[in-house]
Amino acid sequence: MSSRITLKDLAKKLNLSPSTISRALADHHSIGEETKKRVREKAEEVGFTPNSIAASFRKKKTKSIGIIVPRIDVHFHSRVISGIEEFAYKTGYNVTIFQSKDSFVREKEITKILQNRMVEGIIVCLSIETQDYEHFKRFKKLGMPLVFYDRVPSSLDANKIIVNDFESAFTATEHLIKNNCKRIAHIAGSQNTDIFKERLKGYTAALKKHHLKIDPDLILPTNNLSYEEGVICANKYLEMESRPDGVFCANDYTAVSVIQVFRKAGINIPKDVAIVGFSNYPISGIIEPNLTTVNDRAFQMGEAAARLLTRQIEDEENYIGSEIITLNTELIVRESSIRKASNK
Amino acid sequence: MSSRITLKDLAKKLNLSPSTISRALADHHSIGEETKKRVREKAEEVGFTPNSIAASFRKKKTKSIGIIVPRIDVHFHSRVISGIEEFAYKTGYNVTIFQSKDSFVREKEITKILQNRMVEGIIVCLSIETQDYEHFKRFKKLGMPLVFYDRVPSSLDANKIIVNDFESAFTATEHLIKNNCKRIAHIAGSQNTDIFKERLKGYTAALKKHHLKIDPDLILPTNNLSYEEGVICANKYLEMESRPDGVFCANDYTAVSVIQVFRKAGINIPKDVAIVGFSNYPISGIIEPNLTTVNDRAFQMGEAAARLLTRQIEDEENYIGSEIITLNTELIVRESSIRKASNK
DNA sequence: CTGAAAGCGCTTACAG
DNA sequence: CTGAAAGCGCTTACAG
Repeated sequence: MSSRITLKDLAKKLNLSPSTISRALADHHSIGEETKKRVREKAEEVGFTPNSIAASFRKKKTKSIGIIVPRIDVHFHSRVISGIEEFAYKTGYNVTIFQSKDSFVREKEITKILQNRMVEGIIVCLSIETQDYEHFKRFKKLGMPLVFYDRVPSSLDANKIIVNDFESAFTATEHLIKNNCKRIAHIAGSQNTDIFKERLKGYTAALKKHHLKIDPDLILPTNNLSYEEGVICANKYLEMESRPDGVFCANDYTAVSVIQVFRKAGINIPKDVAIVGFSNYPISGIIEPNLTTVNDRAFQMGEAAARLLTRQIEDEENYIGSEIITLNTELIVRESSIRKASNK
Repeated sequence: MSSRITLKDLAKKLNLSPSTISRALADHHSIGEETKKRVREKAEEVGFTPNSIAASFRKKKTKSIGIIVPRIDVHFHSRVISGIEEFAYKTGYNVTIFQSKDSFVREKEITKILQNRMVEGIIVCLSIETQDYEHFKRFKKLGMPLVFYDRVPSSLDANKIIVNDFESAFTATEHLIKNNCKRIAHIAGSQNTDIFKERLKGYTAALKKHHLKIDPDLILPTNNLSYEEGVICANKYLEMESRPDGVFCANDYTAVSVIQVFRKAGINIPKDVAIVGFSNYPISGIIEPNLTTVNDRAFQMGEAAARLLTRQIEDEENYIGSEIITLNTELIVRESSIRKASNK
């Protein structure tokens, strides 16, 4: 019952050597077609399934990759994971997942577990607490391929998959300008994180290009861009003497808060104030008015990460690179930003 | 570089036998404290990390469990996975994920891969297409523990984690009745799936209990409870001569559609029509009015599945059970269903 | 086209 | 408290 049939057992039953069985099942060219057929049929008949752990051990290849994400149930990450799984599945890799829960300590614990050669490579989105990258440098020394995505280590030479945050923010802001906004506010993410710094920079650059005044009062930083923080920001804007006529939000949750708070205050979106978000969360297509937002290409990010990782795993020279892949986003224009009274 | 230090190498450096090293690192009671200390320090110094594949192979235990879900990026599943990962992490298991993409063929392919003893047990939510369970019966024969959750095989004796859908739907419907609804509609899920059958039954039973007429016209079935299908249902209700004054929706997406379509038609929620959803998706707390819904306990479901699975894996007698665990939900009452003119 | 033999890196029953 | 030895189930270089 619990002791299952082995390749050797199968060999005995067929009066062949284990070598031949192994080769036949691997469809090796040196084995005759009839033999292969006999072996396959017998294997099916007796219900033989190879012990992949033994094979992994012998070949020193587990065909499996690890993922460390802050939280699986954050929609962005689950989409990235889906992209990774899809690519991995097609190329014969398994995917083992760990969540750091945004804890630096737990992230380090996980990297310790992953040093044991269970996986051949790792894809990581850093925990929000992580400022020190020693635990990842060890992988480099060990020759373990590593790819970061989204929240990447700024000071570490490594493979990184990111989105062109600067350009995306620039385009989003310019879109508001083209829709006749003159006083454009920005709800920003944590300025400890590169991607949110870039979004802020893109916003500023667009204003500069179009000779609009940059008003520091209109730039409100948040810790984690939560819905609740969005509500607070929106109320601050409401209380201002000179309110903004456009808001570029660094994610969709805060954009939704702004829409709701403003509407409740009798402000028409987009007529009085135009809103643009970032991420293309499902809610952006449901909220009324529908939210103009930046498609963050999460699934493609996962695919790109998996592609880069497996390429490095399979690279003959065992070369551990530090490639940076920047994905282009697209602005999805919906109702929340279209102002009929457009200039030009 | 790529050939890493082994336990044997470490033994040589310390003039000890591999057996002793192995025991020392496993904190075996028969090894002296000084020896343990020496071994641990040397291991740290030379950067030895055990080859866990070799250990897995030797011990015939991989300490890893597999998950097959329709799609990782469906919020319900990502929350279940999060619960599984959390429990597994605490108990020293790894989690390997596969998505069936709701394809029967792909689900079968995945079960083939998982027969190779990579994982010690499997947690499954069936693909929507799956009607035949042969591929899972094989695991039973092989003595591989299996736990189903949410979409479970009705005709198969197996471990199952479900939610008390009947009672949840009953409570939700009764809540509408208590809020003075007399004509309560139901947007139902696919009647090929047990959980949606149960929700429909719970709805019907509540109406019966309170002597309300069951009007088949008010029960609208859908294929996958999508937002779009919800819009279609909502419009059908609008066109009726005698509109419903309450709607119990089998999930939150359709509930949100109804809210939006009705409001656009000038119907006040909850005054004219009260709405209840199912699942407690994030959007239920954001949509206006906030949606009353059933908390589906996804995270707890994942934890329960992982707990049951690991118990079976570690069960001495290798007993493969068929336990059914039913989790209780709770009704989260928000604005969308509170009618001031409530009868007692 | 097929086989004998070695060995991947651990763990553990057995012996002392 | 420590060690020698066997072996987990495969794969593959070598030989024929």
